[in-house]
Amino acid sequence: MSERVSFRTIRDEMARRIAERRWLPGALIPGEEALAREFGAARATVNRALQELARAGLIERRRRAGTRVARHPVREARFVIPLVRQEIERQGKSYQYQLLSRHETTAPDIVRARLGLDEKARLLHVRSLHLADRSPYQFEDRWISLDTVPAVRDVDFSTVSPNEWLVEHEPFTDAEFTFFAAAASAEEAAVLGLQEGTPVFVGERITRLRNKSITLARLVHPPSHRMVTQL
Amino acid sequence: MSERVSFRTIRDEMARRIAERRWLPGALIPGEEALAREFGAARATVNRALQELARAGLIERRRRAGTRVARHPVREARFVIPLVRQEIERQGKSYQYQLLSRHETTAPDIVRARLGLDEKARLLHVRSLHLADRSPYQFEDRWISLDTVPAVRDVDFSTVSPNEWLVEHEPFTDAEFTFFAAAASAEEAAVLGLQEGTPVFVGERITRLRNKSITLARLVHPPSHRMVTQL
DNA sequence: TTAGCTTATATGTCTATACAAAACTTTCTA
DNA sequence: TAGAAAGTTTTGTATAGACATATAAGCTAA
Repeated sequence: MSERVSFRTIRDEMARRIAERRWLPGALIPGEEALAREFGAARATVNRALQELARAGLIERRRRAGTRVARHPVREARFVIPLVRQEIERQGKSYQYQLLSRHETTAPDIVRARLGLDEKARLLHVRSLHLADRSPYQFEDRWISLDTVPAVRDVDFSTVSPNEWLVEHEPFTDAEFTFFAAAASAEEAAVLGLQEGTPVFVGERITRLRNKSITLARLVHPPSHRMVTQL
Repeated sequence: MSERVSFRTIRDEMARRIAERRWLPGALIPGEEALAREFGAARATVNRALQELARAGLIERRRRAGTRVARHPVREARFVIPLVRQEIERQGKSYQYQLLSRHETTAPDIVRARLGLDEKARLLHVRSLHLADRSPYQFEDRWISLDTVPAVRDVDFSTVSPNEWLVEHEPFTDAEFTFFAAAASAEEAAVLGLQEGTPVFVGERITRLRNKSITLARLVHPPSHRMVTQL
């Protein structure tokens, strides 16, 4: 018969109706069956379009109750978390890496608590620096559990950063990211070439493989750093 | 016949194979047809599972070339961006709002540049404060384009924050978020009850309706603020 | 009045099938 | 032999139909 209709077309048309307030916040929109008839598509196609809008937070759907336009669109921002190297290279800058220190020890209480380890746990503490066009870009201060990742004992991290090595060799199932602003410690300031107390942008990352903690990383950026996303 | 298999089951099983390195990074995994046979499901079901894994960044798919395990899983973190009020209330704290100032003016160059407006453009400048349990939580410094949103001329923002009013009344199609660390300006410090120069966590948000700029907001949080996400 | 049960209904998902589109390979042609 | 054309393979998407599941709403009985 006529042209086939893509779920994208339907999705975008419905998004437009919401944006243009033809479908008002909180209002019930037609059921899948009705929309399918209106757009001349199969219900499965309309369903896919609706699911995408729901995932984007524009609508809320409940079985039997139907679909409504979200009152307060709880929109979500998506940030891509690539390797530091890729992040730098995508900005068209050259990437350099420096290992600052590498020690096997037990961890301070704060680290143990965050990783959920007991007192005797052995950890590898690696401090390193990532540079973009020769200027400090990120100071990586990382603790790696030797119980979970014994293989790191044999890695010297002089040429490959822990970041990169772990992504390449150590699978993980869960990760937790925290971002905040802090004042640069004496050490961080020295490494990044800043004054102590300068505001820095800190990303903290914990990764786990099932219940076992793999690593805790504190990633410190100079105040020029920006984390950006669209929509 | 036998039990029907859910795309979730298939998705999770494949994720496990990747996590356990049974499917190695960079390796080609079986085609949809083969997987469908293996899991005893329809190809469409396997396809859905694979698409989710691709969306999560675990695999990369190309027509004709097949599907491979991502070498450097470019994983993405998803942050929920709710209304400040909801954000505070979800922490079990009480929410208060204070309007600090509201002026109709032309905008400073920096603002005009970011919003892409010409020199004569009229803007509403609204400064307000969001509090959690009576202590300053977020300082909102916002510029709203009067050309795009003439209706705000009639809103006094004494009880409803610009944040909330705009979400409720002004649809948008595009938004851009930027997060960074900065030193508190004298004004920001005063409003948030901090020392000038204290590190603050800043979120900048620009929203547009098709090509027209709606608003630019600078949202300043005290250094205790954390932005967290899982996976 | 209320707690529990039933029913109707909208969304959620699976299947089988078909065709579309991208991208790699091979063959043909100038 | 370069380049275009045709073929092949794999993923992408649409469809009709069926059944699954959550849940709002009505009904029943204590």
